[in-house]
Amino acid sequence: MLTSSQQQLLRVIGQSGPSSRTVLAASMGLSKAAMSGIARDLISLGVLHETETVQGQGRPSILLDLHPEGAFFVGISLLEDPAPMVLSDFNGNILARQTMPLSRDPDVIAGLIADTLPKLLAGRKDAKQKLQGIGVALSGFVDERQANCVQSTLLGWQDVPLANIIRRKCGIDTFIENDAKAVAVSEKLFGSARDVQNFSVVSFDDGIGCAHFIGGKLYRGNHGGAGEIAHCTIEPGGAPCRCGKRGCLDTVASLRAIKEMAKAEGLSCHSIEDLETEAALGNAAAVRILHRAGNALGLAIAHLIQFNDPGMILIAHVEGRFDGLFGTVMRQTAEANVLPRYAGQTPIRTHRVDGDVWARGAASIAAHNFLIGPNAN
Amino acid sequence: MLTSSQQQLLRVIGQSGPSSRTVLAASMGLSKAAMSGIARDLISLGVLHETETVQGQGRPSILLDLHPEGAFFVGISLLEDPAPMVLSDFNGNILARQTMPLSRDPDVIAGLIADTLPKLLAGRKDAKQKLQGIGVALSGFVDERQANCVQSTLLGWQDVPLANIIRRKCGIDTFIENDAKAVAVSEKLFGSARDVQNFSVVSFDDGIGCAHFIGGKLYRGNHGGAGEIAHCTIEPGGAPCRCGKRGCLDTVASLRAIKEMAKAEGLSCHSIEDLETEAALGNAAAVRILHRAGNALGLAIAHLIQFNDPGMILIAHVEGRFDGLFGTVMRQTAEANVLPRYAGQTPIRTHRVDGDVWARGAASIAAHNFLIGPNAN
DNA sequence: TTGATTTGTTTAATTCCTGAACTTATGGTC
DNA sequence: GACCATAAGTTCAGGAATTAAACAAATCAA
Repeated sequence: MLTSSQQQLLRVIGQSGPSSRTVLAASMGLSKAAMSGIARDLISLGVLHETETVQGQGRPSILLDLHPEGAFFVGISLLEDPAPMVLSDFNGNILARQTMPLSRDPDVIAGLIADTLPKLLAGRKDAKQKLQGIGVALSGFVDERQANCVQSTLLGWQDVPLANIIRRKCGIDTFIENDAKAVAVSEKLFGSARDVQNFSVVSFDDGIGCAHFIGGKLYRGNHGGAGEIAHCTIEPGGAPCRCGKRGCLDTVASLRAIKEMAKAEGLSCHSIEDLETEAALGNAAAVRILHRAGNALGLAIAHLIQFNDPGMILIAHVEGRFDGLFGTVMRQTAEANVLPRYAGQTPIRTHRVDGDVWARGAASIAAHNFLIGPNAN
Repeated sequence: MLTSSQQQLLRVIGQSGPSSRTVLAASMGLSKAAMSGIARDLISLGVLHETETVQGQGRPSILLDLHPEGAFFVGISLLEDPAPMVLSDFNGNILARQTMPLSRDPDVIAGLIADTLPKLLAGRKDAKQKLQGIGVALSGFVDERQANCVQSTLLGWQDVPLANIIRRKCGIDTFIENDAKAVAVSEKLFGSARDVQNFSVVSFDDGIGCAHFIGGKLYRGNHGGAGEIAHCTIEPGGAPCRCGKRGCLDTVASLRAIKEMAKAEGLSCHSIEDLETEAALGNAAAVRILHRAGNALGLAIAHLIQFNDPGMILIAHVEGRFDGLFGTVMRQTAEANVLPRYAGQTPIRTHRVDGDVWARGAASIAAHNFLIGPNAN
């Protein structure tokens, strides 16, 4: 376990990139002397290392950066079958991959992780000792200690203390998190939101997820439900949703909804790319579907901006494109529905992510707990 | 200036009410020894005092509480003319009132405050020495240091360093804040949100304001615009708004909008109370207006809950009632448009506030900076 | 070569906090 | 009423984190 100053230092370096001791001391409000000691400790722990020296006037400064090989983390996604399991370093680089069968039994999951772990670490003799944590991403609600799954429809769980079960079985610190929140953490630690204090990540997939970072910290809400924009009413009186109400964003703008609408219109599109092509060729039904979906997502994002004034909106999508009609309408609607004073002030970035998102997100939860400390403080 | 441990102690007492040293030590994660010293210092500063003793098994415990007379704060509202100016204690009790003419010239305002201050403090010889800060509430955007007014349409300001101007003139620490955010802070320090970490306050008046507390701290957003729900699009393609877009919540559900709609319908109602009475008597136009307004506000609140999952929504209103059609529709719409799993999980409280809200809110900004420290940290 | 300049380290002093022993004030029990 | 159990709060020595100030190191500029 690191001291709070050590964690603060790692956090600052993670946000601002490689910096000299003097700069770090200033930005943390500490003396050079204190900085010197903290840096020395972290370097001897193998977590930090000196990189290049920068020449200026006076003695050159030595930049300190996270040592990529300083700590390893394991991430497991319980969103897919088979469940991917990755080994990640400090920078979110994936060093090894394995898969394991998906189970709904927590004890079986813990057993499978314990069995697969040696394979994942194979060939790295320092890995086991430098493995600092396991992270698990799942669909559902997780408590603020990132230990218990309060409820998961997909896994059929209710108050399952998954983290402790895995911890006991594997002997390694374990944290679990909701899928969308894990992606947000990974964007904060490894991605393009490193230096942004307030932002929201929208994960666009079969369903729509969202998570907020506020004040540099993941905000989970009072019941762990912050960011559940999928079920905000975007078309009052609209189509019924699986959740029981009507007109949810999820019924109009999710990848699943778009595909279903295309199918219902008799279009033979299997992907949003096909639908965009059809729309570009003038197919009225395709245009209508994409327009409606883009409009809905844009309005939801406008509300997000208007309500929370984030520094950035990041849309992470595995499938789909945002450079066609759908994305254009989404952006236009978002801009048109925020205070004109704010229009264009909040960057909306889209980010096509690879199939490792969920597992990498899971690993980032473990990294977050090591670097920044437990989310609840 | 207090140490961070002292501030933490004041914060905890403010949230949990009078507590014994042992309880406080436990809830702050400190040893009894440390607590003893911190409490001793704050008592000798006159900020804390011992209240009743509680008998249990063993030695009775002595409850510590904020000493109401331990510190005074001045609050000024620049929302009304004449501008009210109040003297407040630690508990938000108003000890004295004055008014001063409203001006749009920052230097004139500072001069007026300096002139009125002695009258406000008259008859309290310890007040001047125990006066710990001045807070100013205004309509507009304020920077995160609560020092500069970035923009105010009402006052015609752009980047006005009001806090420093007043500080120089009066020699007392000064902080400024947006009106709705000031009300939220006052509910956190003095009101019913004391022990809630995450909540949103909606101020319902001629306009609609809103502010969020997240993680026990005021969240101002990246441009100071967090909580601006008045201009979220609630009726796409609806009536044009002063802000330049259409269908804003403000055009349908604000007190001003309701009155204007009533006037446009030829109703002779001068207050929402009259309108409620008309509606109860079966006046179709009155019913329609209240229904539409309640529906709009309810939907906005549903979005607030769905997006941010706060522990409480607090509606602070000077005029109006929430026990009639308007309030009922608002609550029903809010409940009907959140995930059924969450329906009823987020208390929506309404709170009729007196005419001192804004000035008291302003004073709470000063108190907040004394008790909890600057908002930016 | 010398001085200016800035980085980073060392050292002693200081602040804040902890653990352990202690004092204080009560209730309960014989 | 004497005595013990119990819990609150205090005192005090020691330890960890931090600072200020002096110092050493590494470069540039004249």
